[in-house]
Amino acid sequence: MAERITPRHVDYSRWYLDVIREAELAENAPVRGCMVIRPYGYTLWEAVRDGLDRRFKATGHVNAYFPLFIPMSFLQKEAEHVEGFSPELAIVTIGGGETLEEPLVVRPTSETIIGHTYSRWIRSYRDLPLLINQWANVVRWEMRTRPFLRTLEFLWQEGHTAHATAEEAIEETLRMLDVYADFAINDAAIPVIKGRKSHNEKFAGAVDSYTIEAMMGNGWALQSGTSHYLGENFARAFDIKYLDRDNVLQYCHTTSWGVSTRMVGAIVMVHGDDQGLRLPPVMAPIQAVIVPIWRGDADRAVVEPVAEQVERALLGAGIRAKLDRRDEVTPGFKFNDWEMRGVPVRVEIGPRDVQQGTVVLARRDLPGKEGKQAGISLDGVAAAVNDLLNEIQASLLRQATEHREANTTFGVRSYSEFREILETRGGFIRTHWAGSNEDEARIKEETKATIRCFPLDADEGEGVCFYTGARTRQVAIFARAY
RNA sequence: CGGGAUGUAGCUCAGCCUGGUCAGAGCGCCGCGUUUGGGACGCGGAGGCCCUCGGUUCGAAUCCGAGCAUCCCGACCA
Repeated sequence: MAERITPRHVDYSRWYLDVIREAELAENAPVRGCMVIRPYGYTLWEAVRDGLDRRFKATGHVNAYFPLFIPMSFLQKEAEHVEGFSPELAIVTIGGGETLEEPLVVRPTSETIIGHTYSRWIRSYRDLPLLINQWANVVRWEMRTRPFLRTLEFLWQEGHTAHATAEEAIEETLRMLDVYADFAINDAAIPVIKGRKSHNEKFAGAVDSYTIEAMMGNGWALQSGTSHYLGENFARAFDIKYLDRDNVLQYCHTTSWGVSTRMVGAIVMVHGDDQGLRLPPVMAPIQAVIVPIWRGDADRAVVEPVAEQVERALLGAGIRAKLDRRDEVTPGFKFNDWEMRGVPVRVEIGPRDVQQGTVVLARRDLPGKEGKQAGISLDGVAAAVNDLLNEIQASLLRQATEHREANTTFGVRSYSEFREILETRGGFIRTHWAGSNEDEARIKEETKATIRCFPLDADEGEGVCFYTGARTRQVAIFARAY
C-alpha cells in the first residue's frame, strides 16, 4: 500500500494538500487559484454556514443579497479601501461584446455597494439599527493560493450593519466577534483568541478590526474570522445619514464582519492527524459510520440485518449515521477510509458481536486501537454513540487547546530571544509590546512574524516591551500566519 | 511580478542525454472467480492528438524555437 498522506512532520503543507485531496474536500480547478468544492467539503461548509446563520438570526440579523458587480467608481470613494483592494481586483471591461462605459469590479467585499444601498434606505433614527447579512462569493486576485485558506474566489458571509452611535456600532462589532468565537469553540472545537488587529493588519477602511485567531497544527496562526468597526468612514463616503430625535442630520456608524470557506481549512489544520481528517461531531457530515463484517453469505445473513437495525437506531436518535454497504472493499479498507474522512465514531459489527448482542465502537479522536471499545450492548448503542460523540467534541477542543498552550511562549525579554523562539519552537509569542507601526513592519520583514492581535483578555498588567524597552500594558500575540 | 522546476493513461511517474519495436509501469477503473475482524488476491480487459504551434529530419514523446499552463520558493492577502 502506498502512503497517500504525507506525515505532518515531514511536510506540513503537503500533508494539508494530501488530506484535502484524499478526503475529497476539494480539487484544483482549471483556473489557477480556483477550486472545485466537492460534496464532502461542501457539506462541511454547509455546517459552518448553518451554525453561523442560526446565530446571526438569533442576534437579530436578516439575510439579503447584493450584486456581484460593483461600479469601479464605488471602490474609489473610500481612499484607504481602494488602496487596500485595488491590487487584487478582477475587473470586467467588456459586456455583451461592447466595451463598458464604466468598468465593473467583481466584488472583493461589499461595503461599497451595500453602503450605496444603505444611503437610500436609511432616513431616520427609526430605521436603525439596520442588521443585514449576505451569503456570497467574492473574488480577490491573490498571488499565492492554497485550497480553502486562500483562493481567488471564495464563499463567505459578510454582515453589514448601520447604527446611530459609535457605542452601538462598537457593541455590535464585539457582539459578532463573540458569535464567531462561540461558533468556533462550540461547533468547530477550535479554541480561538479574540483580539484587536494592529494598525498594519486591520481591514482597509476600518477604524478598528477585531479577529478570532486560531493556531494550526504546525504552530502557525490563521485569522479565522473578522469583525470591523468602520466608524463613519463608509457613511461619509456613501452618504449614509439619518435624522436623529432632535431633527439633526447625523452620519451612521457602520460595521462589517465575515467568515469564509477558510474556516473549513482551519478545521482540517487544527484537528487533522497523519491518518487524515478528524471532524468535530457537531459539524461532521457523517457522525457515525457502521462497518459490517462477514465471511461468506451465511455470516452476511446474520450480520446485515443487525447492521441495518443499528443504522435505524442511530438515525432514530438523531445521529447522522451511515451504513457502509460496499462489498468491493474489505473492512480494513473501510476503517482506514472513514478515518481519513474524519468520521468521529465507527461502529463495527461482525458475527462475533451479533452472537454476543454487542458492537465495537471506535473513536476517531484517539489514535489507532486505543480508541476501540468492544462489548457495547446492542440495546444501548444509540445512547453509547451519543455519549461518545459528546465526549469527542470536548476532547478535540481540549486537545487543540493543549496544543496551543504548549506552543505559546508567554513573555520574551529581548528581540534576539524573540527571533530565537520563532526559529526554533515557533508557535505563538504572547508578550508586551509598545512598538510603532514601523517597528512591527520591520519585524515582519525580518522574521515573517506578524502581530496576530492584541488579545482582549489580556490580564498581564504592565510590563516591558521586548523591542523598545518601554513599559506598557499592551500585550500582543506574534506568529507566522497563513 | 522576480527565482527554480514541470507538462506522456483517471492519478503518480519512467522513457528524452544518445531520434527508428517507445506507447510503458504502478495505482485506480471494468468483467469473472476466490476473499472480507486494520488498506485482499488471481486471471482477463478498457483507457493516450506524449501541452500547443512552428522548425530540423527519410523519420520527432525524444533535437531546436515560440507560446500556453501548472507547481514550488519569494514580495501581497479572509
